[in-house]
Amino acid sequence: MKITLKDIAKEAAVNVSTASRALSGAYGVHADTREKVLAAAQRLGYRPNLMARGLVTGRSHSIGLLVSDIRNPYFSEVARGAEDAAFAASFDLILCNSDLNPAKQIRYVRSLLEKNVDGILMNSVAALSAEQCAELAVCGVPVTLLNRPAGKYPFSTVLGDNYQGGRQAGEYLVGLGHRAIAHLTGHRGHGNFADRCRGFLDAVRAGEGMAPPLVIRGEHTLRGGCEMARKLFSQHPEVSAVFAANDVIGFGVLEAAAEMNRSIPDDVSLVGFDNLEYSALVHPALTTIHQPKYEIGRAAVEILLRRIRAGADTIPEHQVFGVTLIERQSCCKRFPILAQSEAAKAPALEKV
Amino acid sequence: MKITLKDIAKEAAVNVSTASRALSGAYGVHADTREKVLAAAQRLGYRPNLMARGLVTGRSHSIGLLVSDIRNPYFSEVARGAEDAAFAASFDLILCNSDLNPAKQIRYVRSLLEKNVDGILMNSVAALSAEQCAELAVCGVPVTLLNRPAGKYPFSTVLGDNYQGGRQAGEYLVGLGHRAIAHLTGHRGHGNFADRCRGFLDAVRAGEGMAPPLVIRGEHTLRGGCEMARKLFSQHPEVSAVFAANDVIGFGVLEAAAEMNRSIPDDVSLVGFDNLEYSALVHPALTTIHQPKYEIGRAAVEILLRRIRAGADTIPEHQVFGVTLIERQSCCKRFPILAQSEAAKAPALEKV
DNA sequence: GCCAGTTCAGCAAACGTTTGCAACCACTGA
DNA sequence: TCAGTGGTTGCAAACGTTTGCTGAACTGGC
Repeated sequence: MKITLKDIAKEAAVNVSTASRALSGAYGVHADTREKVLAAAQRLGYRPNLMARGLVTGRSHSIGLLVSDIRNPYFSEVARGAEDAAFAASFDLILCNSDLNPAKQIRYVRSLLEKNVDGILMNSVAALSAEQCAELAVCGVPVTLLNRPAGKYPFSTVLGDNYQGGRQAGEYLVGLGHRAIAHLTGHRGHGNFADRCRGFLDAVRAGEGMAPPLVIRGEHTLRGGCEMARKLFSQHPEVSAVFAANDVIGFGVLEAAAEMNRSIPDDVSLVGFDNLEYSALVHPALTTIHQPKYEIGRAAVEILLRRIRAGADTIPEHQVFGVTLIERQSCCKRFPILAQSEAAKAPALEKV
Repeated sequence: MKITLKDIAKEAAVNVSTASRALSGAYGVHADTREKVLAAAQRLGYRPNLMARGLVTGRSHSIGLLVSDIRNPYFSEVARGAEDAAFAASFDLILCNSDLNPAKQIRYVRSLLEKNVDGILMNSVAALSAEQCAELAVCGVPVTLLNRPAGKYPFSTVLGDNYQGGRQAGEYLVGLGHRAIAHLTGHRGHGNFADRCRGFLDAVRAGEGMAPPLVIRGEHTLRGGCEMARKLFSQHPEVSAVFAANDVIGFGVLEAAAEMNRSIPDDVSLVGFDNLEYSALVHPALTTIHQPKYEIGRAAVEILLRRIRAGADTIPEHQVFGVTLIERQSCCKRFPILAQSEAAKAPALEKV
C-alpha cells in the first residue's frame, strides 16, 4: 500500500540508490535522471519512511522536551518557543511531563534514547542522583537545561538572569520605602530560585535601616504560595512587602490576602517573577520581573541543534537572557517615617 | 558503542532470534535460556533500538498531538491528560502547534505520517479543505478530534457537551433576571462554538420578555474578547449580561470593562466557558461552565489507543463529557422590573 | 585513435530488529 | 525400533533507507 523508494525506482526505471540520491539532491546524478525520479515520486505521492532512514543514519530528527508540567504557563510558553524553532529546522518535539519525579525523569530519558532522539531539553536535573546525572552526561546525545545551572555536568544551559531579577525586585521594593520585606520561594535545591534569592538578599542588605529579610520556603505552586502567605500574614504583620519567587506563588499570595482581608497593594506590596500572561489579568495586576520565556525555549533548541550538528562531544554553550521589571498595580510607596517606626518595633525576623 | 541484540546474543551464547524472543517474553523459549539472556541484557545494559523495531513492526509507539497553541491553557491541560495516558501505555506524544493554519496543519500531518505515528490527535480540521480532509481520512492511521465534531469524516471525537453548556449559561443568566443578553464568540466554522451558541440561544428564547439575543463574533482570544466587549459596551448600553464563548474571551471582557469603567458584576454580569485555572484568580472571579479538560485529553488518547490496537478500519468512537456551571463572582441578580423596563426601551437588537 | 579523467548509475552491504520456517532433540506410544 | 509429537533453537528474509565501491560510458587532450 505504502509507496517506497523501490516503487519509485521501478517507476523511473532506475536503481533504488539512484532514486535515493536524486531525491536527497546529492551531487552526482544527471539532471535528466533526477527529473525523472522527481516526477515519479510526485506522481506516486512518495513519502520517505523516516524510521528506515533513521536506522541507517542514526538520526531521528526529533528532540525530547522534558518539563515538570506543561500546564505551568511558564513551560507552555517555553515549549511553544522550542517547538517553533524545532519546526523551522524540521525537527519535532516529544513532550514529557516529569513532575520533577526522578524515577519518571529517568524513565523518560531512557525511552527517548531508545527512540534515538538527537537531543534532550530538560527542565531540571536537580532531583536526579549523581549516578543518574552521570548516565545522562554520557548518554551520547547533547542535553540542554532550561533555566537551571548545569553544575559540574557538561550540559548546555539557557537561563534568565535570575540573580539580577531578584536584585531588581529587591531594589524596587527598597526604593519604594519598604523596610520589612519577605521572600516566598520554593524548597532548597532549585538553582534558579537560589539565584533569585541571592539577588534579592543582596539588594535588601544594601538598603538603609532594613529589618533583616525574611525567607519562607514551600511548594512553588499557587497552593504553596497561599499557605506561605497565610503564615506570613498571621505571624509577621510588620512585613509591608513580599517578593514571590515566581508569579504562580504570587497568585497564591493574592488569594491569601483576599481571604485575610489584607489589601494589596495598600497593606502589602507584592512583586512576582516570570511575567506570565495572566499576571496582567489578576487583581491587582501583578508587578513582576519579566523573563523572555518564548525566546528561552527557542534559544534552547537552537543551541541544541548547533550541538547536534557539531557532534555531541563539543563543549556546552551557555546563554543568559536579561530580565526587566514590569510595573503594574501590586506595589505602592511606603512613607519612610512609618516604615522606620515599624521596622524599629519589628521583632527579630528569622535570619536566613 | 551502543549495545545491540547481537551483542547480548553473543554474550548469552544464543542466536539473535532467541535473544529477541527471550526479551519479548514470547512463548517457546526455555526458562533457563531466557534467564541467561535476561542476565546478559542486564549486565550489558541493553536498550532496544525502537527505530529498528518500528521498521519491521510498522509501529512507532508514538502519537501526534496537533493543537492550535499549547500556550492556550485549555490545550495545555488537555495535553497533560493526553500525555499521562500515553505515558501509561508507553506511547509518546509529539507536540505540534498549528495555529489553525491549514498549510501548517497538513505539513505536520505529513511529517507525522513519515515518522510512522500510530495515531493522530487533532484540535480541528475546520480550516482544512475537502481534499486535505480526505487525505487525512485515508492516511492509514486513526485520527481523533478534540472538542470538534467530525462532520462526515470517519474520525473519532471527544467533546465537552457544548450545547448543554451554552444552554446552562443562558438559563442561568435568564434566571438571574437579565433580559438583554449578548454572546461574544469566535468566527463561524468552529463547531464547538456553534453548539455553545445554539444552546445559549435556545435558552434565551425560552425566557419570558427577553430582548432578542445579540451575537458578536471576533477572534477567540483575549485581544478579540476585549475588542468585542468595547464595541458591545459602547453600542449596546442596554445589555446587562454577557456570555463569552470561552474564558479567554471573558478575560478580554474584564479588561474592556475596567478600561471603560463598567463594573462587573454590578453593571454587567459575565459568564465564561472552560473553567481555566486562572478563571478563579481574575477579578472578579469568573462564573463559568466547567469542562473536564484533563479527562478529555486522557479519553482522547485512550480512544485512539483502542483503535490503534483494533486496526484503523474499525468504526470511530465518540465520547461527550458533561459540563457544569461554576458560580463565582462575575454575575449578579437583576431586578425583574428594571430589566423589563430596560428591555422595553431597548432598541431592536441585531438578530442572528 | 588512445588514454586519462570525469561523470553517472548500479550492486550490495549495512542499520537492528522481528518472525516464518526448518531443524533438531528428546520423548512417547505402538 | 521407529514414526509421531511437542518443545526449543537457529537460519535467513524482511522492513526501507543510505552509502561505499565498482564499473560503464562519456569527454577531451594529445
